[in-house]
Amino acid sequence: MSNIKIKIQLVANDSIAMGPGKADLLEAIQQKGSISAAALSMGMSYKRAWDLVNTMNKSFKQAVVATSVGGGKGGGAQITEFGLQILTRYRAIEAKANLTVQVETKVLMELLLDN
Amino acid sequence: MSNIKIKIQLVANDSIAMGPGKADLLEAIQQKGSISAAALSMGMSYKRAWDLVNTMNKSFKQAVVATSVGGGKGGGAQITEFGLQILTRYRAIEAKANLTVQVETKVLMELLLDN
DNA sequence: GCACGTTATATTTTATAAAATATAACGTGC
DNA sequence: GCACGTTATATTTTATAAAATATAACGTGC
Repeated sequence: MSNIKIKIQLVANDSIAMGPGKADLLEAIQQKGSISAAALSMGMSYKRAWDLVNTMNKSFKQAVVATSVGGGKGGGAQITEFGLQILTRYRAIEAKANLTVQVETKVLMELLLDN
Repeated sequence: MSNIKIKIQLVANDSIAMGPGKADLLEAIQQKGSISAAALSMGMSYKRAWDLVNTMNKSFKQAVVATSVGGGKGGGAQITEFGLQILTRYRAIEAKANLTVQVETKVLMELLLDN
């Protein structure tokens, strides 16, 4: 099998508080320094990226991304200390869960065609 | 927090081979004895349920649901021995992963507003 | 041989998500 | 004070997913 993996979504009140998409976006923002550059690098529209950031900023107790408008470089965005904690914790959960059920998952995926 | 949980999806080749939706459907079919009754009980259209069953039957090495057309009761569907294995294995993966990261997930979810 | 409830399938309609487009406001550097 | 690249936001268009509707075929029981 070429590409098997587990997707772990943390759900609160029927909406996904954190998942691989938001985590990847946070990492891209961290790396690129702006929402627009992050969106571009992920092949995502700026609006969608901004909406995701906005949702996260509103749903957590503190902002996960800090933005600035104007200035020499037009503005930008960076992950906050708090956001980095969220990201780190999520990645840890992801990795731990993945490792724990790695064997069982492989066995199950073996029952798929092709691969 | 009212309702926090983890959603675990098993992904192969960028499509979800098994997840909570399909697992719930398999259980409903097992309980109801037909795709249509299962769909109805889940508030899902028959077509969608049938498509999901069809996708599973085609993607796994053996059928997970056996269907029959006609007869005294018009026909029906039941989960196969193979399908029950898939379901059982998935539920086990789900439970094990959940248990493993239970504490970490709770800590992370604590950082959400409201709850 | 007709009625029944179901599977299997196609087609059309509706709802939802995402992309595309547009624009104002911002603040620093020149 | 103008240019720049960005955030923030609204609106329109497009794509995608799901529901709704329709229909044929099936096989047993009556």
